[in-house]
Amino acid sequence: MASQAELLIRPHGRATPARRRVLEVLLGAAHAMSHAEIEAELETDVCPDRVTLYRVLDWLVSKRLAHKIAGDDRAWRFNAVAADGHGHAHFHCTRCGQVYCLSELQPAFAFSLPPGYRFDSAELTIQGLCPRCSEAA
Amino acid sequence: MASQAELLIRPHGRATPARRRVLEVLLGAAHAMSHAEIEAELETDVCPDRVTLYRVLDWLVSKRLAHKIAGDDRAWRFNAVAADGHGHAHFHCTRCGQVYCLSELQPAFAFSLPPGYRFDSAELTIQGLCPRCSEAA
DNA sequence: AATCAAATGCAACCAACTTGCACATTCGAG
DNA sequence: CTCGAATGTGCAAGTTGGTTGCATTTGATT
Repeated sequence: MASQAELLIRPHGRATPARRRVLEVLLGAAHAMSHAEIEAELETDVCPDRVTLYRVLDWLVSKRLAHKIAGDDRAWRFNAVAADGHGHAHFHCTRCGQVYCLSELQPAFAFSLPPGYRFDSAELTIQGLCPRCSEAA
Repeated sequence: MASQAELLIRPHGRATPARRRVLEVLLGAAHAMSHAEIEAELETDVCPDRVTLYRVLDWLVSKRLAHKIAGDDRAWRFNAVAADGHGHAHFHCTRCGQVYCLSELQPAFAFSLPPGYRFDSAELTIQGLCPRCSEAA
């Protein structure tokens, strides 16, 4: 019985324990996770090494299974990519610093690039207060 | 005769040589500049110290005179803020890593946040190839 | 010109991330 | 099943970008 993570990984390369667990954690996360958060979530026996985690995450990103977003604390946050990848918006809470993935939100952009620029993808980041901080404020 | 930089700075605080020169450099830049690029642009007598530059940049950002954007090399890039600040789009070249400011581009977003989220501002980042890299590709 | 809050310069520090290399694992071929 | 080459992993040490604490200097108000 192969996990969802394994099914996602196999077409791209080896399904190692580290990759499986990391992707499982990301798939189950409600928000984008920092390296440290992911590390804390992992069992000690899987991936006892920070470096491996960095490499696993980079690999997932390179295979488009995860997204890498820059927070304002100069550390990366990661989240599993559900399906397509286009038009996917992020919400950054300016109070707690957390980044939430608004996968339901399919913003309608309308713009045209200046001549010479070649379009690949676009990402919308919305700043504000998350529900929890909005409550507390 | 006060420079444009000085006029922008004075309402917020002291117009020191470091602040003046840094803002001048940013105002004259065609794209978002990294700390190192700015440092290289400065005369050696103004701001001989990395730390001061960091502080000047943070100060400019805190006064909304500059923008701070995260590149994919975990270093910040800065650019002078022209006027308003809302709806201002960035173009990130995936080949050379440069970030260009598309100030003319006023994208029309249409979205509604899930309940509980409080909106403050939004930023659109477009990925692709810049004119120079597009040419070379 | 005197004053003092605000800014600077220095030196040390820190955390996030990378690199190089030896060792272990995966998984497909036989 | 088992063997082996390609692929990952683990460790130690290094690099980079950014920060902190504190003594000294400086801008602009009086």
